[in-house]
Amino acid sequence: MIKYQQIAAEIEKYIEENALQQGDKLPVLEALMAHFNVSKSTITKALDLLEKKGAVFQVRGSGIFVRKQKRKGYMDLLSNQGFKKELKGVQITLKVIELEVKKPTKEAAHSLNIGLDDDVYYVKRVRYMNGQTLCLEESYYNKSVVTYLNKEIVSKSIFEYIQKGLGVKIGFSDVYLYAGKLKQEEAKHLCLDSEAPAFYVETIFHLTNGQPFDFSKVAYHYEQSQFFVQTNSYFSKS
Amino acid sequence: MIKYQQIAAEIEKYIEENALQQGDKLPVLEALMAHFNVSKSTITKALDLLEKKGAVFQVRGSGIFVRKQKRKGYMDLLSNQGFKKELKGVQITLKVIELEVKKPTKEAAHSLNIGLDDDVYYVKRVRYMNGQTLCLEESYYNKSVVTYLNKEIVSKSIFEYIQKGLGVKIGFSDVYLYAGKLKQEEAKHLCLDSEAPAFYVETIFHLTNGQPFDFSKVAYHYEQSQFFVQTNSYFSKS
DNA sequence: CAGTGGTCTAGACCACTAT
DNA sequence: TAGTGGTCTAGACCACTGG
Repeated sequence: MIKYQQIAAEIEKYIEENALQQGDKLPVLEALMAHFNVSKSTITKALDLLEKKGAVFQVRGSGIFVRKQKRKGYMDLLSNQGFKKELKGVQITLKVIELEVKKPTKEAAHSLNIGLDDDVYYVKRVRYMNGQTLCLEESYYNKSVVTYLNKEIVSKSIFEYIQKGLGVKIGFSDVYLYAGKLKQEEAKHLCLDSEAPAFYVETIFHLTNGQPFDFSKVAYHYEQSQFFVQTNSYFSKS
Repeated sequence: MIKYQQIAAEIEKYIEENALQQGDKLPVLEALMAHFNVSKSTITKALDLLEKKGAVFQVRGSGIFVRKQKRKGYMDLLSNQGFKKELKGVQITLKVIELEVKKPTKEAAHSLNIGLDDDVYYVKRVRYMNGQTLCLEESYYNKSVVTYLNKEIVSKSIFEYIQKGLGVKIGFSDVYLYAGKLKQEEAKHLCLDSEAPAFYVETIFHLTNGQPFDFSKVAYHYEQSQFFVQTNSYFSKS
């Protein structure tokens, strides 16, 4: 891991270990430069990363402060690469409903930038949170990128396998969100009535080189789904 | 506007005017440095800003490429500061239902970091998109920050007034998302049945110095609400 | 006005991609 | 291995906050 990421990680650890709260002040830049023995830009880069992640905010002329969202039990929409980030003390389990190589739907083909005749891995799974149904997920993986999947892999974290097992490097993703009424088939898997509200999340995952490789559509149980995002103003420093 | 923001804006304009598509290559760093006559880090800073905004992605060893999400008609969750970003050809109008100074609810007080006896401006509005009901919004503004509001201001963009009229500088915000069933009162305003699905967005807006000044809760008509977010991997460059 | 963060430079060197 | 982006430095100077 490179310097500025290392420093960012250490600052985060420092915040965690000292249980700092929103608004608590961190040491000034000069102190951080001295402590880590690096130049100003490196510290700045580390802090920019933390700011992007929503861990701190910087105020010119004043200082560097800890940022923490107020609510517990919400899933971070942006800590992607795998969908569920461990919430403390929450047990996530998986049931695989379907796994097969097939031709993509029109929507999937379009999202993945492939032809209707190209192969995809289709995976359908239900996720449980502490035994409760949490969501139903359908994913389409471009088979020319994700060359192999089996039932065992798919029972665990697909993304971990893709990255570590296949050496695929994940870049960015486009996320689409909306609410709607559950379809009968979905309702069955989520143990809800048809027509019940659902929180839908569709995501197109891309490699670092921009190629889309995974299109997934997730219907969340409306009573279990709470998300948060931390935003920064793009032009706040102007 | 400072240099790197100016450059970012020009590059964005260039992408727009030449109608570049996802994956199209931009000039290499050296060319950009020469063209804008600035140092490498300044160009890099501009590109990092654009990357954060989801307008480009950079690939080491390869180049700088345009990034564009595929779907039209979705609202960007993160282009905040005012909620509705103009979607092309879409007319957004407003109806003010309530505007008064009062004491905050417990939830609002907690979100705004104030006491139950402090004053807030409470604003309740319905938004229409092309005449269709879009959402019902309730906002609580810390009165010691947003010192004055009236019916006329509230009929237009409150955020524009806050920034330009009051000189308040907006920093970051925490956004909470979930789906649920509409309450009767909400359903009435949205012209939907009670129990219909709703997409809820609650946001705590902060000043640049970290002080929360606006807590707002918005219920979106589920047939009109489609959002997107573009994410970047925090550690993709490692 | 002292303290603190932000911008910008010029240049050395590193790491990844594509051919 | 040539081409291209990423990291890091040392230092000058700028801009905002808060007493």
